[in-house]
Amino acid sequence: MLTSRDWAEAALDAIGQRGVEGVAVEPIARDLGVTKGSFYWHFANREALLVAALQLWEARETDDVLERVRQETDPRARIQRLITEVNASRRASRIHTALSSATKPGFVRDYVERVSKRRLDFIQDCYAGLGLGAETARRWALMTFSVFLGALQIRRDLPGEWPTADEPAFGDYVKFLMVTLVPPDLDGDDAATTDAAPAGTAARNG
Amino acid sequence: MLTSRDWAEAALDAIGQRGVEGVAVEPIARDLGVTKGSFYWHFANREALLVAALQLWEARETDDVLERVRQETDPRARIQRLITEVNASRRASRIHTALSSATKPGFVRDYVERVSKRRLDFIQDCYAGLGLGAETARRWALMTFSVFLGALQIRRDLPGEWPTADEPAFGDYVKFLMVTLVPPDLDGDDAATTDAAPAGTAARNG
DNA sequence: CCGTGTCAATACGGCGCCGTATGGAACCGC
DNA sequence: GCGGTTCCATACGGCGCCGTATTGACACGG
Repeated sequence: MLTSRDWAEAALDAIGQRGVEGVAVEPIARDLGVTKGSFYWHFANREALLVAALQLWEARETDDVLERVRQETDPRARIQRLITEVNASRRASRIHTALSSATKPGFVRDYVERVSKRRLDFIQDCYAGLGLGAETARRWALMTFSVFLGALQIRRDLPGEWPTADEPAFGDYVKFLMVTLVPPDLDGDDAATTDAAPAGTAARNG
Repeated sequence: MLTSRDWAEAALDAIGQRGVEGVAVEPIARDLGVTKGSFYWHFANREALLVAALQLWEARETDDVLERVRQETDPRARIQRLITEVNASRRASRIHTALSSATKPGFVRDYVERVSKRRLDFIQDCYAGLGLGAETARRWALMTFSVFLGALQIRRDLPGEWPTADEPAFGDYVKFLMVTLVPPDLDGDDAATTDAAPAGTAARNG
């Protein structure tokens, strides 16, 4: 007795392990211990399964994560929370790299592009919360997002180089990322970095 | 009259356009205007074609690039040269992202891992040239390498966000990268960032 | 002319996958 | 019991690809 959600979950696993092209109906059916007959009851075709998997992915790795980060109100703490949240799951890393390198079905690319835009905009908002202007915030957001994406790949290609949340060196790395990925104190006289009227200058915390 | 090099070149194109799994003998043969009969004269099988393509890729995108960057002797100028070199080709970006997300043949993953290690070590040497200790240089190298890898993906997923070498905004971005990806002046009294050259950097294994 | 080497076309068997069609077992209300 | 619904199994045709013959066209030196 499977539900369509079970299939979507299995498809997401398959994406992480074998890539988007590795999402094949019959192998997944074997993994689930059933046959294709079950699949074509729940889904119209393979493409529908991919769409369901993508929706699951966006809900978990974007909606939920951003919601958790948003609960942090202090701008600096929010960025730090973002960095740690995003470096947590190893499974999510594999899925992300697999998705963002998909080529075959056009709608997968569109989907990834839309989600990436959402994430980048959110990071930009985080930096804007520090008092940066839109342009400068966008630059920093691109930097931070790039480091995130690059870290995913490094964790995959060079395991051991980039620490994960369960390793002791992880705290040091987050600190290192914070000092390089967060612009130095804006409250000082070095306010030339803000390219627009700073609505409210964020106070620094500890 | 084709040479095995022509096939390898076409395979590299196929990797950039359709991914590693998209390297299929018969479609490439159609692209080249011949049939499989030609292919199996030059190569034993599909795997041999992939190996040839990977060798071509390493020679062009690692050996040659690192050689050009090495000609820059000044440490800061060398890092800047590295950043600009590496952000030049759009084709190379697509190939890299496709390769670094391959899953199917194990030897492709091994190959990418080895090349990634070469690149990362080179970047670390660049930072060591600034006077940084091994540990600190490794951290900065991981940052810079991550930004490079992330930029590849952003150029692909969010075209227009990250400028390419032919756009006018490219110069500004390189400058921005330089100030954030190069530690502040070490010649000053703030030499605490150097980790004082420990005897062996055995902390990091292979 | 003949033999040999080079490069490519054609034909074939096989495999893994997609999607459809059909059947069947379990459960439901009645 | 009986039709209906739900969920899955089985069987089939088709496609795209791999790899292996086998044959052919075109050079070249003898």
